[in-house]
Amino acid sequence: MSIEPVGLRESKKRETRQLISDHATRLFIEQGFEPTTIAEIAAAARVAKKTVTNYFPRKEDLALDHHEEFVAGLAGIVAGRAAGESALAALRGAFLSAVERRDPVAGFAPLPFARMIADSPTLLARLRDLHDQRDAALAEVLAEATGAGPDDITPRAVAAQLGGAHRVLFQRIQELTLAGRDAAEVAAVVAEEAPRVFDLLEPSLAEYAVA
Amino acid sequence: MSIEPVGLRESKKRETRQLISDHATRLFIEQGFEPTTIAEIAAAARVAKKTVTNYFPRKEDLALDHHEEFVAGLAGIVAGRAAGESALAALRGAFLSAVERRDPVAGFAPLPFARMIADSPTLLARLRDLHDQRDAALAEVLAEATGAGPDDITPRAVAAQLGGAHRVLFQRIQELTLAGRDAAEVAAVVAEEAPRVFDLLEPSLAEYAVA
DNA sequence: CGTAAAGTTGCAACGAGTGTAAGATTGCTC
DNA sequence: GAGCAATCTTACACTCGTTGCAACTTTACG
Repeated sequence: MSIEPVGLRESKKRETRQLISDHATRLFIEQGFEPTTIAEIAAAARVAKKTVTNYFPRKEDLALDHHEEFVAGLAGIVAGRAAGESALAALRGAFLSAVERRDPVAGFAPLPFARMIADSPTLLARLRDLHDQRDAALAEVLAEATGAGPDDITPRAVAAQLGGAHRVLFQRIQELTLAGRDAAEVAAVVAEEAPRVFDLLEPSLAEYAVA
Repeated sequence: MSIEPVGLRESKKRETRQLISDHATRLFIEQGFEPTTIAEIAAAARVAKKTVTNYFPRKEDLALDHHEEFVAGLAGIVAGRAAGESALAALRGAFLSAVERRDPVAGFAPLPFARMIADSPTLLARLRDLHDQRDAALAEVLAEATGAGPDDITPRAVAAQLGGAHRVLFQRIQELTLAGRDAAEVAAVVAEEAPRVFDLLEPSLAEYAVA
C-alpha cells in the first residue's frame, strides 16, 4: 500500500495505544465493562485520563476495536466474489468458512469476552451500530454491482436481508457461547443452522448480483 | 381491561408526566436533542431535575415515548392476521395502510422531529434498539404461530427478514422527510417502493406462517 | 384526625466526555 | 548538535447524565 516511515513518534504512539488497550481489555474482563472506569484504565496504563480519551474517544472503542474490519467485511466478500457467483452464495460460503475458523467477525469469542458484551447495554448498542454500518456498506457494493440507481431501494432491501442473516447467526453464536458451550460445540450447532438460514433466502436472491 | 381508580394522586402524576414531556419535546425541537439539558427541561416545567429523571430514567425516553406500541407492532399484526393469510401478506398490508395514514410507527414525522432524531447519535441508537426489540417480539410470535421449537432458528431468521424490510422502509421515510419532501410526496414514493421490497420476500416467505 | 404510603425536592456524588493551556518529546533544518 | 516547529502528553477545570439519599410535602385510608 504505502511505505511505512516508522519514526520513533509513530512507534511510541502505537505502543501507547496498545498499552492502553491491553489494560482496558484486561480490566473489562476482570470487572466488566460498565464498572470499570476510564480513570482506572489510565492509572493501570500509567497515563493521563485525557490520553486514554484521546486515543479512544468513546469508552466502547476500548472494548470493540477493529471495527473497521468488521464493518467492511460483508461488502468486501461480495466485492471479491468469484465470477458467476451470486452475492448470496459468496456470503454463505464466507460465513461457513468463518465458522470453521472460529472467526471473531462471525461472533466467536471467549466466554468472558462474550459476557462482557452481554452485560453492557453500551456495548450491545455499539454492536447494533456496527451491524447497521455493515449493512450500509454492503448495500453500497450491491448497488454498484447491479448498476442500480442511487435512488433504487432494492440494494438496501437485499443488504438488509443478507445482513439480517449474518446478524441472526452472530447473535446465535454469542448466545451459545454464553450458555457455556465451547467453540467446537458452537461451531457444530451453527454449521447445521446456517445453511437453513441461507436456504431461506435462496428462492429470493439466488439470481441477485451474480458476478 | 381494568377499572380506573383515578385518584387525585394518579391524575396529578399523569399531569406532571405530560407537562415534563411537553416541555421536553418543545425544547428538543427548538434546540435539538443533545444541546437541550435535563436541567433546562426541569426549569421549563418548574419541577426538580430529579423529578424529570424519576419519570424518564433516560433522556431518550423524553423524546421517544410510546415505544411499547412500536415494539409490539409487527408481532401484533401477525398475531391478528386473517385466516389463510401469511405473516408476509399481513405485514405488507399493514405497512401499506400505515403509509396511507402517515403513521409515525412507519417512520412518518414532521421535519423538525425527523431532524431532531437524525442529529442525535443517542436517539439513533435508541431507535436501533427499538427495531431490534421489535424483531425479537416478532420472532416470538412467529415461533408460536409455526409451532417451532424454542431452539429453532427459523422464526428468528424470518423475523429478521420481515423486520429488515420494515426497517429499510422506515429509514427511507425518514430520509425522504429529511430531504424536505412533504408527507404526501413521501407516501407516494414509498407506496411505490414498498411493494418491491415485499415482493423480494415473496418467493421465500409466501407460505410461511399462514394462519 | 392521624398515620402510612407515595411523590417531590435539594444535595451530593460519580463517571464520561470536552476544552484549554502548559509542559515534554520528537522531527527537521540550518 | 542546537534550535525551532510540530506533535503528544498532561493537569486542570468544567458540563452533563445519572444515581443515591434524606428531608419534606401531599395524598390515601382507616
